[in-house]
Amino acid sequence: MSAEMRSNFLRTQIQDDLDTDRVSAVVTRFPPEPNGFLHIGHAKSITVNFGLAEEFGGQCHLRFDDTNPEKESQEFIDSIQEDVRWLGYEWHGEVRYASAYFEQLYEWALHLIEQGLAYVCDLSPDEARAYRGTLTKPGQDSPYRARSVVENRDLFVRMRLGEFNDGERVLRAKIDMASPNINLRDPILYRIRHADHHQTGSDWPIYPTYDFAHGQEDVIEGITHSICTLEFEDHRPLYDWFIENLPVPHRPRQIEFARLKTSYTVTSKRKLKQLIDEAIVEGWDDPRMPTISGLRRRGYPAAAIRHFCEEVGTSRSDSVVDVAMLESAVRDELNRHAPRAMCVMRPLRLTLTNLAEPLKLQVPNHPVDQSFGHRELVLDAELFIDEDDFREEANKHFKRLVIGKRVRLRGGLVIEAESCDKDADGAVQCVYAKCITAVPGDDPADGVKPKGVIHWVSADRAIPATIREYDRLFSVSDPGKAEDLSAVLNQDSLTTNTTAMVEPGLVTAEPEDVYQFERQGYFVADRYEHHSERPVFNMTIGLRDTWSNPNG
RNA sequence: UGGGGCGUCGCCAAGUGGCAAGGCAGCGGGUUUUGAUCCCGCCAUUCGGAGGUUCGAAUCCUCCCGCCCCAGCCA
Repeated sequence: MSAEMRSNFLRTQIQDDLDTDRVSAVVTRFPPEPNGFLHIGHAKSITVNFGLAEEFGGQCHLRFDDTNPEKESQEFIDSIQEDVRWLGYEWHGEVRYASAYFEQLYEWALHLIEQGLAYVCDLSPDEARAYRGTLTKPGQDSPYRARSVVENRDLFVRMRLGEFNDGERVLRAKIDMASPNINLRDPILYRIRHADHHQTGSDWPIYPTYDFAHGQEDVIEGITHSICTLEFEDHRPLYDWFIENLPVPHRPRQIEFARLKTSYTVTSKRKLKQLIDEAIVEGWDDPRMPTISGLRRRGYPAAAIRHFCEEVGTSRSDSVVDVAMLESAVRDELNRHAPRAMCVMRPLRLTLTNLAEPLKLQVPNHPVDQSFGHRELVLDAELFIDEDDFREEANKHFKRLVIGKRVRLRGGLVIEAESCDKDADGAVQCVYAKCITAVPGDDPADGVKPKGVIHWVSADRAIPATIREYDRLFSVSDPGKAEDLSAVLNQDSLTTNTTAMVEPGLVTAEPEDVYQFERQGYFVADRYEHHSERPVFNMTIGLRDTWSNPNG
């Protein structure tokens, strides 16, 4: 592990396991259930598990925890793999499936039955709940708890053969119905589900529960560190019970950490799905969604997401990270890696009254990094600038174009506004200005400096583009707590701009290319809808704006 | 009011008995052909609270307070 990495309890404990020879190599795993799209919270788990394996020279598996076929599908299996790879990770070996271990799990269940440590229970779900007791009251033994090994074995084998209906019986561990830890009150190991499984088809009418399967899956794969979230901490005694009572040669070490939450975000699958179902967003990968595919389509670089996950740290305390921290990581990454370009959002015609010839300009593609090279731009007498960049008059804080005042056209000449035309309503129709300098880069000979720099595009050469400007989906920082999601929605989370004009060079932009439109923000060519004939850019994130007085 | 966790700056988070890192946000200032970037400076005499142990405590002990998780045949 490199020295500049912040220490956290996970690294400390793994290092200790290595130092004390408790393990000789690190094997972790990212074990999603394929029942939805991955989101920013999963990204944290991915960076933790793959990151730890990488740091300690170990390996990380991708394993689908597919023990509940009714909620899972191939679509999610595909999207999850794509998202993990996009984030920059490659799992060790083949993709693994819990379902590939069903036979072994079944054998182990049989073993518990033989040992008198598991029994088939015929209680209905309601009855089972009543027998379970409450948080403060111990449970009662199931009347089926005393079944003989022979009977339990017979019943369980017949469960597998499909002789019983869904929900009719379950296999339970025989532990302690009075345990203060509810997870130990004879937890269910297998339930009957006559459902086709996306991997095993109709092979199984019974499926193991997560609690019975998960730890054993880790055992089978030789996982040394089973890293999971806090809510599984009190399941650990149960997992240990399985390990102690099953003929397994290996004992993974489970370590829990707090899941990542960010402000202004919801990640519960139910709520994400609600946003889709109510057409508040356009799908799992809508650029406003906190899904990996949504962030990707928004233009958030994988590296920024990785850095963010590292920067927020890993601890055991429930916390909500300010989403501004994610945005900061995105800006930091994009500032260094996005080429610059110009885009006029709300075009206002500007005529250069004294420009005789179109002027060829060599404009750097990055203000600092020379390796980005230059591009040629042509400055014509007829331009578009942004409406916001012109005022007939303004105070000295307005560092843009004002009649009688000067600005520099980005990469080009210094101009001075002379006059403007207005319509009957007083709205400015076009602006007339004269060039003060003749050579790009020159300062005015009279020493009167321009007030600022504004972006522009050539009126005849620029190409129209659709720009989608995004804002946060929610108006409150903790939408997850809202009783009604629709009540905390930001109604203006998407603004589609169809008047924008981008510089001609952008016809070569490929889907997912990100640019900084100077003075505005970062924009990504939409992964699916961008075409060179009809550019579509999504606003990734605006430039940081510390201008205190927007009214100049 | 059973069990398991967690409480260090507005938000994250190092620190594990020796004189409170860092990031984000914020606030000043400098540079600048992006009101961006970059650079400099400021930002916890104090670690949920109260006692105690100690030469010395965020770190150890005691009690208290607050928050989170668990009663799916979900994961």
